Amino acid sequence: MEGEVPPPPFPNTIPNFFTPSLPASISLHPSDPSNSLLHQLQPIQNSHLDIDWVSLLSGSITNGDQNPLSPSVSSLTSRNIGGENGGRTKGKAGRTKKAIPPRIAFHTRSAEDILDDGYRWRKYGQKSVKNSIHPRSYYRCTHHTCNVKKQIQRLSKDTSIVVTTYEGIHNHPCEKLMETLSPLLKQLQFLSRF
DNA sequence: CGAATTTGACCTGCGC
DNA sequence: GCGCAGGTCAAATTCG
Repeated sequence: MEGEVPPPPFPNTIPNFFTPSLPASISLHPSDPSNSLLHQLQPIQNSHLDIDWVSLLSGSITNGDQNPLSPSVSSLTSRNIGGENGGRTKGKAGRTKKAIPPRIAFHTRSAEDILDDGYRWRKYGQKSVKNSIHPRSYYRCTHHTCNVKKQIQRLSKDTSIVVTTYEGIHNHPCEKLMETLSPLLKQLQFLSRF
């Protein structure tokens, strides 16, 4: 359906275009070849994150490593998480292996499944996954030129924890951020004339 | 009435 | 090759 989008780079530290509320950059774990999302998330599962969004917004954090407020983050390169061809693309050509887009997963202790990250998302699917009583929800960024997806799932072991997995990088500014900033920018522009 | 969500069908990749 | 699991599509339905 969607055309070939050049895969974004996959550096060790990626800029945080995903959520304006997260640290400026997020350190990634090395790729894990194992398959299951939940399996991959095991290493960070016990970190019991209570994300303090206000603190994150105001603080300047360069790495997710040691900051107690920063969410645990892991890159995911599973065969089955995402996978641009997962759907019913019937094209038989293009069997070449696709580059795996950067994926970030983090745990959030929240009663809400959907965390407001400033972007607008449209749900395009929901699946029950093995070994989990909670279904996994699939969302796509509603911005027409943006190809970013995210998955949301609750941990079966600790239902208060929501696992959010982002895939891809937003190629547009955060709408809510712009909403908030635009009056300020206008004011600045006005003042700068003097 | 348009946008968003729901949900069953379909497709792909991997393990056995 | 087959079956399973995960991911996506798209028609139907719901919502604002």
